Amino acid sequence: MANTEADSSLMKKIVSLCKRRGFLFQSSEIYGGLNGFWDYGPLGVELKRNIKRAWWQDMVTGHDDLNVVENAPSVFSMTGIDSTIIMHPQIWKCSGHYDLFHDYMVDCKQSKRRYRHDQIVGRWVEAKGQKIFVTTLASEACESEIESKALKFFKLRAKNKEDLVYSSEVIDLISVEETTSVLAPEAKALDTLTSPREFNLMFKTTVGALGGEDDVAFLRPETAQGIFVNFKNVIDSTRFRLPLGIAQIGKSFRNEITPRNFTFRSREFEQMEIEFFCHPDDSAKWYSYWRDRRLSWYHTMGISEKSLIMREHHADELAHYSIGTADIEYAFPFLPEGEYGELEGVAHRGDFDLRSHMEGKLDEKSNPLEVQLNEKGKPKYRGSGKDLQYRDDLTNEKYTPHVIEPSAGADRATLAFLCEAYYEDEAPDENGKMQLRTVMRFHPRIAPIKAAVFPLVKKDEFQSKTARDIYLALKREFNVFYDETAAIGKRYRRQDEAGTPYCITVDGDSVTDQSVTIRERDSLEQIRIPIDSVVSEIRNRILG
RNA sequence: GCGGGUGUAGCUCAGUGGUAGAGCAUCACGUUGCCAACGUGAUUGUCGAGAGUUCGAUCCUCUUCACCCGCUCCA
Repeated sequence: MANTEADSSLMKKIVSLCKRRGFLFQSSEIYGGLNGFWDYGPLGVELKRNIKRAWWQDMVTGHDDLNVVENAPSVFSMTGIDSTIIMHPQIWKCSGHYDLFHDYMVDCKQSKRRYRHDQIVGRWVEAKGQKIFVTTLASEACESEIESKALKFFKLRAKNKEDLVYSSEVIDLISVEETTSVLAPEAKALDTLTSPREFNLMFKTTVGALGGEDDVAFLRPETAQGIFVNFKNVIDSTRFRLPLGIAQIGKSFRNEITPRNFTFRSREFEQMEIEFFCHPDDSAKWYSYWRDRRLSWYHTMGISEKSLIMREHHADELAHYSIGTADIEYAFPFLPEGEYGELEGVAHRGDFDLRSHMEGKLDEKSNPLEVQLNEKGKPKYRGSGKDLQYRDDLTNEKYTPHVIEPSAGADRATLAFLCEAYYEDEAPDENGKMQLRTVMRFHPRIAPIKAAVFPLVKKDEFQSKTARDIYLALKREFNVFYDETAAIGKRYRRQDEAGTPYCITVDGDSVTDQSVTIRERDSLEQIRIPIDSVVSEIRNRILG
C-alpha cells in the first residue's frame, strides 16, 4: 500500500516544526550532517528527559512494592542500575550479539538483492558441457529449487532433467572459491555476486591507548546485558527477593544498514529496559502482566488507543525457550496506512541469558538448551563460570530465574509522542476570523514547558512585576517560560507550538482582585484563579 | 547497497552564467490590549561540501555528504 500524500506531508510538518522550534536537529549539521545521528534541542531535551523520568518514576521509584498492584500475579520489587556502554567483549559473544552482528553479506549486481553469505547454498551441476554452481537460499526445498533453476539456466525441459549431472551435494556458498561459475539465487547470468563483505553491526572501539586487535571492544548494542551481568551484584548487595525487576536507561549503538525515518532508526539511541527476574513456574503470568502493563503505560501518557497496537509474535517466530514476545507498535505517520513501527518489545527470555553468562553461550536452536560447541567439541564462547542462580531464602529453593524483558526505545517513544501531539485546529483571531493553529498536545507530565507567564501589558509595572514573581515562584518546581513581547494572542500561539499546557496572564484587573487568568492549551478555556494559588493549581493539574 | 527526487535566510519556497529575493519568523519603536492585529524600520545567506569548465558558477560538468520516496536489510 502506498504512503498517502497526507501522511507524508504530515511527517514533513512534524520534522519541520522539530527543527524550527528546537526539538530535534540533525547531528553535526554544520558539517553536512551524519547519517543516523540526531541531536535534541532545548525543547527536545526537556521532552525526552520528561519521558525518561516518567518511565523511571512509574516503573522503578514509584512502584508499590508493599501491595499486589493491579493485575500483578504477586507483590514484586523494582530497582535500577546504570552500567557502562563498553563492557567485556566476552559479554557480546555469550549474548549472541557477536555472531548475529557479524554477518558477511553479498550483493547481487544483477538482481540488486543482498544476501547473508552463510544463507546461500548450492550444488555443482553440469550440462551442455558447462559446469556451474547453482545457488538458492537455504531451506528444506532448496534441492528442488536448485534443479528448476538449473533447468532454466540450461534451457532444458523438466523431462530432460537427467541431462543435469550433479557433482556435489548441497553445500554452502562459503566453501566455493570459483565465483565466476556461481549463479546467484535470483540472477540469470553467472558471476553477479560481490565478494563477501563484513557487516559490523556493533560499533568497534579499542580499549587502551596502544590497543591492537586484542584490545577490541564494542559499544553496547543493548543495555540489557549490563543488567544480566550485574544480576548477582544486585541480589548480593541488597535484600531484594524475587520477583525483582532491574531497570536501566542508557545509550546503545547499532550500525544500522539503512538509518531511516527521522530518529526512528538511529545508530545511536537510548533504551529504557527492564529485566524482570522471576520463578520459572510463574514466568508466563509475568509475561502477560508486563505486556499489558507496558501497553497501558503509553495510553496513560497520552497515546490514543487507535494508534497503538500490540503485535504478538507467532509461535514460529519465537525461540522455543520463549513463551512469547510482543511488540508494542505505533502508527507513525511516515509508515503506510495500517502499518506500525516498534516502540517496545516485551520478550519472555526464559533462562537463556543468565545461563549463557554462567555456562557459555547456549545454542538457541537446542532443546533443551545446551552450550553451543565449536568444531573441537569445546564451548564456542566460554561463560563467566560464576553461579548466577538465585536461592530463595524462604523456601531454600535454588534455581535460575526466568526473565521477562520489556525493552523500550526512548527516542522512538519521544518520536511517537511528538507525532501523537502534533495537531492543527482553528482558533478565532481578534476579528473572529478562524485561523490555523498548530498545537503540540503533550500530556502535561511530558510537556517541555509546563506553564508560561505573561503580563497582558508590558509597560504596566504591576502586571510586569506580578508576572515575574509568579514566574520565579513556579521556576522552583517546574520548567516555565516568561514572555512579555508581542501581542497576547501571538504569545499563546508560540506556547501552543511548544506544547505548553498552561498560560498564566496577569491583566489590569489583577491589581484589584489579586487574580490571574489561566488558559488551557487544548480547550482554550480560561478561568481566573487567585495569584497565591497559582503554584498549587499548576502542580495539581500536572500531577493530575 | 541499488534506483528516483531534493538541498537557496531560522521556516516554507521563488530565481538567474554577471556574487540573490518573497512570505512567515526574529528584533526595535509607535499604537492596541485575552487568542498569529496594524504601521515604520532593522537583522539574517560559505545558494549542502569539494573539484572542474569559464573572464566570471548558486546556475553547466564530475565527485561527495545529507534528507525524502521505493527496493534491500532489520539482531
